[in-house]
Amino acid sequence: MTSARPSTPQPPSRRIAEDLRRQIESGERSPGDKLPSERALAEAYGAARNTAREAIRILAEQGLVTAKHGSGVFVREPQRLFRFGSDRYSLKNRETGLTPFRLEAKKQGKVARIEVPSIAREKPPVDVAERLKVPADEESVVHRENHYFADDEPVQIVSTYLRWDEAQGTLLMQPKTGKDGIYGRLEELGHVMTRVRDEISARMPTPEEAATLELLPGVPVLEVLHTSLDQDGIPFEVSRYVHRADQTGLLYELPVE
Amino acid sequence: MTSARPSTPQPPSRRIAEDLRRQIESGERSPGDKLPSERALAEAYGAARNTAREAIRILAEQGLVTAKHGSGVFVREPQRLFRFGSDRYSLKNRETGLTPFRLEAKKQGKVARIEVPSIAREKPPVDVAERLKVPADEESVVHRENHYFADDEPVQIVSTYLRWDEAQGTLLMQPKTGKDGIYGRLEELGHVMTRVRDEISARMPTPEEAATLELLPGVPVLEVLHTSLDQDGIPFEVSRYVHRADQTGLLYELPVE
DNA sequence: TGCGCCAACTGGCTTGAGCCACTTACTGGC
DNA sequence: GCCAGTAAGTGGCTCAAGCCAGTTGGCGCA
Repeated sequence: MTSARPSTPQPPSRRIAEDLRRQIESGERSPGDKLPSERALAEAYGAARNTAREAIRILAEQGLVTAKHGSGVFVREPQRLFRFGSDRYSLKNRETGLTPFRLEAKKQGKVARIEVPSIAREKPPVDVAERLKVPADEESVVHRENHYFADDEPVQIVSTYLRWDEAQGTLLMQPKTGKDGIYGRLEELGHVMTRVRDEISARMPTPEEAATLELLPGVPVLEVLHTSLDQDGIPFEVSRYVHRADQTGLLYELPVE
Repeated sequence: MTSARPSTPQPPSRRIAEDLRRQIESGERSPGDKLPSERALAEAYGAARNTAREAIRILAEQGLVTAKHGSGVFVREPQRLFRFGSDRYSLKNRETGLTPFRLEAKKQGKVARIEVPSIAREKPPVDVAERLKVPADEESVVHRENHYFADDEPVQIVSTYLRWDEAQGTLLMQPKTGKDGIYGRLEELGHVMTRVRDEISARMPTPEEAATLELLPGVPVLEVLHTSLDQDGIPFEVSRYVHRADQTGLLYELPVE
């Protein structure tokens, strides 16, 4: 793809970045290793400190290194992925009495914690309104926001939207929703989850998301817009999952139809 | 989430970036609009050009703007997502005679083009070897690399791995694999696709991927590690899809088991 | 009219200097 | 033996200046 001879001479900052990248990928520098300081790098390459700094910025953007203020720049540890599977909706998980998140946390020997910062009646975002088939210009939904932590590290932000007319006055408006969680209550309302639709995309986080998830520069987020359909094909719940991509993966296992 | 009063005074570069971000999100600056030049921004905020430049870098990293050398900095257009569905493996799509990619391209009125840069016997990467259940230290697989384009814009890179002992001497070693593609040939070898496992993650692209996909800074990639299982639960094909996340989404629709 | 050149403007990248905030390790006093 | 204070080293961020390279549009020549 690139030309036979590297005809275009790379600018110094990129050359330094590529040197370091090669060293990291070849294992010459291992995860956790400290890189030379910006000042040392600059001197070694006969460049200005800003140029060395720019090289490190490039690597950080690629997710290869992390700078720790006052301490140094370190090769990033490969993260064990927390997997969220298509079976998170599975009925058989009900039997464990654990929510899918707690189950996955337990599998990895971590302590799960879930915060519910807000539950409120709201106007839905347009993409949610479309999928839940409610008007976008009225306060037609209940919005439940949840933050999930594993060993006190934030892992995902989940916004769940339910029809206001159904949720009104029920446990769905409370932080504790009772046995089997919201899906238990929704079943009592006549909605048995039969099919799900997950729309997946990836993007860079907003500043708010970066703060909430304590994301380092160069870490994207995975966004899943989830729709639950009941036995009649009626959408009764829409959720937006925002996962940190450095610690999270998704797993879908499905039959070919 | 943030403190009541913004006690920590943001550095100038961030302040400029946040100003611009707010203007973009409020619609004050629309997609396609040109931002003030670095020099103009610097003067307007009483800062050095480098500082204005840093602000723009921050926005670019968030995927909000794109710089065009010699021309200006522009608010990025929201991209229509090219959706790859779980039905890409579906048998019913066979009837159209089109591959899933060509089908999706046609839906969006774009011209699909597929390149096959290489087909070679290789040692598999460890993650592929694990899933295909072949040794990682031998040349046990055939690696087919494909590049997909829509209207000549690169959209995804796909690496397909097949067992060498099965593919050897068949059409699977050729660029043109005949009717119904590789899955047609694999069926003749006794593998009917019955279940699929897709492992999804997101990350920043490597420099090579950024070059091949013509990615702008601040655009992550979606990686799908796909495994096909046959009627006996035997994995017979593993593919790694690398999608550009600014134009691509994934759609999984599945029954709850 | 049409085309080619060129000036002005844009971002890309570097330099070298300086100040600040945070971390770490050592050192001296209690 | 402990602990507080400090000095040295680190990244975070800015400044002011300069050169380069790509783009654009207008001006003037043929």
